[in-house]
Amino acid sequence: MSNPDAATPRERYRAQVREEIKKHAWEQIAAAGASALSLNAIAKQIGMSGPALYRYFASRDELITELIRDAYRSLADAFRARAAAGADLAALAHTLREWALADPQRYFLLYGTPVPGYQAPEDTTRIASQIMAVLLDACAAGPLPDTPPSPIQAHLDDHRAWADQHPAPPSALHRALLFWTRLHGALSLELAGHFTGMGFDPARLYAAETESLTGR
Amino acid sequence: MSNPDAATPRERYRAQVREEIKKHAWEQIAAAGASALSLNAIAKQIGMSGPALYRYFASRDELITELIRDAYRSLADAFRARAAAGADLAALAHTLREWALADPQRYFLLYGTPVPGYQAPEDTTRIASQIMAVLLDACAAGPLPDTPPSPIQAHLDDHRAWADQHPAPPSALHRALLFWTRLHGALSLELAGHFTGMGFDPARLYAAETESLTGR
DNA sequence: AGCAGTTGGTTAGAAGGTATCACGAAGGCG
DNA sequence: CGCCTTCGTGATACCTTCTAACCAACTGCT
Repeated sequence: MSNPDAATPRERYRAQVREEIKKHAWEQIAAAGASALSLNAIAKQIGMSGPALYRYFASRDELITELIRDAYRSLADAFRARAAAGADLAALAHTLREWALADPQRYFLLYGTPVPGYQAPEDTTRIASQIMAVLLDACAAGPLPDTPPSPIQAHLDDHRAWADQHPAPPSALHRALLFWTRLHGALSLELAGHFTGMGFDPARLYAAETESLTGR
Repeated sequence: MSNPDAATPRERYRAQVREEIKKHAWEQIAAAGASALSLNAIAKQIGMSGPALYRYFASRDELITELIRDAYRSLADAFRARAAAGADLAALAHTLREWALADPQRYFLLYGTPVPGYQAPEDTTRIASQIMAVLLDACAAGPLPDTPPSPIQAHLDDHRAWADQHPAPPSALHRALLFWTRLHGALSLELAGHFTGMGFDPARLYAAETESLTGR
């Protein structure tokens, strides 16, 4: 089931319309953010009347959830592709920034302000852990710095459930987490425009933080 | 003008109602985020009918802008109070986390997903630069590490307009920026719930990042 | 081939949101 | 005391999401 092209014409048409809906949804999100996404406006752009969209997505939330899923998949694919090409941590950091700059609102859809009630479906967290696996591979592969065993690394070694059985040493666990938090910190502030008017080049700050992870 | 209590009874009443509106607005934001803020619901809670609120705030956006202003002021006050008590960088880091955990949605109102069209009013950026000034003071006061002069520090030294005439050495500029981006990275991911279910303690990660700034 | 059932589309309408307008009531001030 | 500003109201226009009822068209089975 849900076979891409060998399905019935009906299912193919259905998938096609769903894709067109999502295409216009992404355009709206890129233009005005996810909170401004309007099913009515999408319907008008496609050329059908409002309620017709509910044949394809049960609700506005379900559409957004599907977009989140696609965004996670897109980022995971970008990471996997670069990792398969033998990329190191610095290359992954560059990949992350390129992916985020290509569509800032898509980045914020994953890592921006959460809606208090919203609970992410199980499969998105699964894709997120795939991204983490690629990251852990890269962290474990690179030359591990001979840092003294810090308390945080011991703590992470004690609570490595999130690493999903990955056999990375404690310092690699720590590095993967720092990759995430440090790059997200510099990147999200840049994308949110908090650096505009400050004069310096955000790319250089990002590069410096990347170097702080790869150990120069 | 806008004298707090010595004004006319009319102005006092007006200020009182505005405060009550903002109080309920904060409750709504803490409960469901800023995007779910409803002027109608606030009016109902206060006991007056919808359009009456427009006597106090010209629009929903103006109310939110006022809340952003208050949030910036609150954070700046917390920073200044701790700095006046002789706090170092680590204490400021702790202050930031406490302030954020007290009301995560308030933190996201300042540093969360931006609305593409929205332009922050001039005075909020001024308050933000006051926060940066306190941060630069603390960075310049602490013992500066004898790190080799890195390219990023030279770049920041060349573009120090954002430091607003502050006579901090390049390494302090760099440290202030890292304070911002690294702590925001760890904090925002924690507040957004991206660490839930991962097992480790976000406070320890935050503490470790704080140590990375203070140089242990 | 023809009939039945699923599916996709429509319009109408409920419920709730922002925001404007016109009007009446209440307060402050000369 | 009377005027005038201000406050709150209901009515209204125009959005939004989403449900219900209805109709057309396509699919598949006999």
